[in-house]
Amino acid sequence: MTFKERVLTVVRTIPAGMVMSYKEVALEAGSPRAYRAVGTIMANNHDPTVPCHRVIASDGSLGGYNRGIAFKKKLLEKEGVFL
DNA sequence: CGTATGACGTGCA
DNA sequence: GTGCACGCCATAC
Repeated sequence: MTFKERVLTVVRTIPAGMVMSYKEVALEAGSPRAYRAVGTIMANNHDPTVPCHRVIASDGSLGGYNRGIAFKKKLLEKEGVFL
């Protein structure tokens, strides 16, 4: 089990309507200081089985999204996430 | 093994 | 409140 596998697993545990920051995901993954690596992993491994759109920046910013930040924002709104 | 990259985070002007 | 610079960890080459 590599770090990115743990990160993907953690993101999969995020329920609909809930969002976690990259730092929170890294924390749950076991490396609180690896939020940078989390972003790198997501950017290169956006698995469709992982609701990566529920992962946002710690300051509330949407961060980014491979398929387009607009699509990510739309998904969050549909799930009931406060923007 | 060393360098470069990346959807970040925090501090300071 | 906004913008810039530095630090951070894991992965790829």
